[in-house]
Amino acid sequence: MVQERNKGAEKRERILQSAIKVFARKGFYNTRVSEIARTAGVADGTIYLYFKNKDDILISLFNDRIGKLNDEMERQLAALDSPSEKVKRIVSIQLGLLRGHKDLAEVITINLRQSNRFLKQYAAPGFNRYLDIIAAVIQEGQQSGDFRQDVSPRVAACSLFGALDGLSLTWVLGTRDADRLARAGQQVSHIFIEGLRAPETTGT
Amino acid sequence: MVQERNKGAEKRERILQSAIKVFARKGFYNTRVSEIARTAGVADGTIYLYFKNKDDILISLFNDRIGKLNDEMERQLAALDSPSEKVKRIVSIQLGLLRGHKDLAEVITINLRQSNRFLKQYAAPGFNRYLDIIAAVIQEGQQSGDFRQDVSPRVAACSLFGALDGLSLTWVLGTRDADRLARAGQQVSHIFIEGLRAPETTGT
DNA sequence: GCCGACTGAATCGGTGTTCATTTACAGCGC
DNA sequence: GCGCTGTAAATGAACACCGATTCAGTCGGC
Repeated sequence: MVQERNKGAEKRERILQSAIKVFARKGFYNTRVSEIARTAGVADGTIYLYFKNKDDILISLFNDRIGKLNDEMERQLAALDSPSEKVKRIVSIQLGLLRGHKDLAEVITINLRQSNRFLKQYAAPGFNRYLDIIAAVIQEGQQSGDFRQDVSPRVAACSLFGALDGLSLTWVLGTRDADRLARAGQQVSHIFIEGLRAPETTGT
Repeated sequence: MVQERNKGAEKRERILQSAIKVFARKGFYNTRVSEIARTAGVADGTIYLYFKNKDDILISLFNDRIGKLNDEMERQLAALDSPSEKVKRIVSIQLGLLRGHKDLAEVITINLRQSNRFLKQYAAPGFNRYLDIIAAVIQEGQQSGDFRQDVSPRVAACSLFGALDGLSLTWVLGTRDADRLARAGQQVSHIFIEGLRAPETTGT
């Protein structure tokens, strides 16, 4: 019974893993269900015991993984104090995805944007939570006096996310040199931390 | 003869316009060629007199429009002197796309990323030129002493592009309030200009 | 009446999904 | 142990649909 449930979960996971791998290489619409099945070592029909349809694979994939990423992000940020350190950590986690989970990062960076409707309907909640986590860090920095107040935390969050996404995109399309990516991360952290820093209240 | 060529170009343009409109609403893969044809007021077959196939529509679309955007960007930047002003202009042009060419901006922001292969093969040249233009501005700022030297112009360019892309994405998915977008633009300019500013060489 | 542009219904290949059948296996009586 | 059996999981060939593309025919200007 319990073992069966485990086995079921394990198979579902194997299908998701395979989907990530194939989507990353071919893109969602150029991937056939039969190829995911083959990669996962199951029959075509088996996919439909675990997912409602092909769309559901992408949606489950995203929700599952972005949820874990958000949890991990919150956990790590909670252990840090300074807003600047937190910004650095956000940068390293988002770019770190490309190291540790290259295929997943590619799917999120490239293939997730399929259509307006898809994004709005399915990806928005997880994406918004991600942005909220970043925005909370910015706001915290503003309250502590580290960051300037005349920037909307939400705008800063979208920008930071976007900047990292842009770097990921060009990295995926280009050299894929890990060191280079790490250096880029430091520079982006720098730009944002300096760009957000509250002006020194000299005199008056 | 000439008129025919004009008429031909005009029809091609009408098809592109229609494609932009429909792609923006439904996404590339959920758009059927017959719908582009209907929107353009031509027969299905006519599309194939002007484009090799459906992919070719998206590719032509992107190359044509990104080319014009790059040209316009270069033209406007050439008329400005200070690197900070140039950064502000880059921001306002990229976000301005959403005002003036909402559908096009949506297609570029959301639907262009279809697959790794597609991006690498067809979109990369135009995209790289865009990044090069931004990177040149950063580099110029570094040479004039306005911007710090320890940030790679390319990294800064990817980040700035990405930040604006991220804002566009959330704006498209969310409120779509023009004023809010304009304010966001000012804030991003601010973050990047301050974040890139060379430290004052106090003393020593 | 010739030529090129245009039309749009028919074609045809491809693929997501289904479902009749098979397999795996746990429980059970002997 | 050992067959028996009921059930759930898995299979994969067949189906049904769909939409990109084609092309034989029409149109319109010269």
